[in-house]
Amino acid sequence: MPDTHTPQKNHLLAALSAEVQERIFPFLELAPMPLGKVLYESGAAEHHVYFPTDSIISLLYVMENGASAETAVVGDEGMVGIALFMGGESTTSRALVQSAGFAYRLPGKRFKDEVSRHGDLLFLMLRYSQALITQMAQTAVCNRHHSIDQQLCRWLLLSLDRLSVNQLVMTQELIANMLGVRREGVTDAAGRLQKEGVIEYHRGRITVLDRAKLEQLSCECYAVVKAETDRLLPRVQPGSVQ
Amino acid sequence: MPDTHTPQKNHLLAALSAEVQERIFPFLELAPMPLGKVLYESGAAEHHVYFPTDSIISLLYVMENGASAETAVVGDEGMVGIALFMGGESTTSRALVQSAGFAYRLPGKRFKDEVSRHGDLLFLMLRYSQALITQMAQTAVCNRHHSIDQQLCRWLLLSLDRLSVNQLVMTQELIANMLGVRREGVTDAAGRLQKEGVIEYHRGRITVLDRAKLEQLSCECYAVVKAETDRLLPRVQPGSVQ
DNA sequence: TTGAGTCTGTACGCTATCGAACAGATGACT
DNA sequence: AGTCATCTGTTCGATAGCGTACAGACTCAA
Repeated sequence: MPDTHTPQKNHLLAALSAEVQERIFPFLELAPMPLGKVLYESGAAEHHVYFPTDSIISLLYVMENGASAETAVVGDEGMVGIALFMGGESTTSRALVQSAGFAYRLPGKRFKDEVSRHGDLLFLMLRYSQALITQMAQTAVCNRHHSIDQQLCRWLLLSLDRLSVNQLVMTQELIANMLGVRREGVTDAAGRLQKEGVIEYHRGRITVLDRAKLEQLSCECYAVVKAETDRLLPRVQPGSVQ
Repeated sequence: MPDTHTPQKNHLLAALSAEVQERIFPFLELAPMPLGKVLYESGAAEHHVYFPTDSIISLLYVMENGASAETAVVGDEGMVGIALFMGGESTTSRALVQSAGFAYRLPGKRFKDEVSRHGDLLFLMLRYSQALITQMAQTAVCNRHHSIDQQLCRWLLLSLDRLSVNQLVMTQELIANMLGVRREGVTDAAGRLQKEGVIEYHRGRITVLDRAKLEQLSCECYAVVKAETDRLLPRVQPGSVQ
């Protein structure tokens, strides 16, 4: 229901000053984000930037043999397409819709123009970029040191934070692709969580029943990323960049 | 031998326009980088930025239990301290000297002033940041999918690219800390490489004998990071930002 | 209602890596 | 020359995750 969408649902857009909002908002286009849609392909020039509202976008790297691993996830707290203002125009990642919903998109050229015109906008983008960097670094650490069980908890929490409901539409196969593990590994881990009463799994629908337990079972990586994101991008009064 | 050091040995400093060089270089201080020195600690404010010449700096995350994993490595192609212009002032990583040498350092405040004054400088920093992001993302992928053998090859190549000689001063214990694996795992992998005649290991000194073979045995991750870094930061005529 | 397709659960052997313990080799220092 | 700390090599059992295979359960559409 696009009617209920407003640009302010995206935290970055909401944080912009009235002046920047006035210049940018007229060019925003509300775009549906169906599950599985590919926004960017590795190495391809990015023509738009995307500000998710209720959708979740995965940044993942696809190896030569087709296996993949998620390096970061983007929801209403962020944006997809930082390569545009970073100057690289493309990245080695694929951006994939992980949870269906909507996002506002803006032509890349206009975005770049506005970034170079407004210091505020640039500084906000930079802080967000740092939060994204933290997430990638932590993903690397997590991939090295933590069990699938812990990583599943982390991943569920990251997704949950970007949704307004406690239910995810997501098959175990897809989660496995994100985490870069086998589907069976996810089945095992999810089975254990279900037995503990933390989640309820039902054919592509996960309902989180006990978020506190989930945080407790997760590795430290979730908390580190959350704390750093909150530090770098505190929720501000809509319409100001604080 | 600091006499032979010039700021231009760092590629980023070399790429700056004459104007920016004139403003910045007087404030650069050549600082020794002894093995094991900690430049930044996780969460602590960063007071200087560092431009390595012949030293190599590891960015690594240290977990609550003390185990660690490297997320990126910085040499003469880059700088340490991007959080300063990103606006976060600190990061969740520790910056540690991985290979002794020198670096030019600049007070953080001055760096920030110059970045805000010169668009060129900012754009260069942004492109470098994107290269760093690529490296972190690829580290995450590599940690998930590749064997210790492959990762050791990748790591040796990344180090080699940042040194002017084909010898690294580095114990297996330290490499293990960087890769986030056991020391014995590194011993095994290095033993195999030695048997193949690719490297020669001798009490904290690794000599690379056959770089081509090393590249062949490495996973794709090294090539991906190298290609993207070269794309984002092509070697330019010293003194221009192209 | 029935069948096809999709999703989840389970089993099995295999391998890489871990954790712990220890032995030998080397180089630095006295 | 002898001592000691450090570095490297090796072993052993334990285990997490992989690859493969397949069965049952659910959904949707014909």
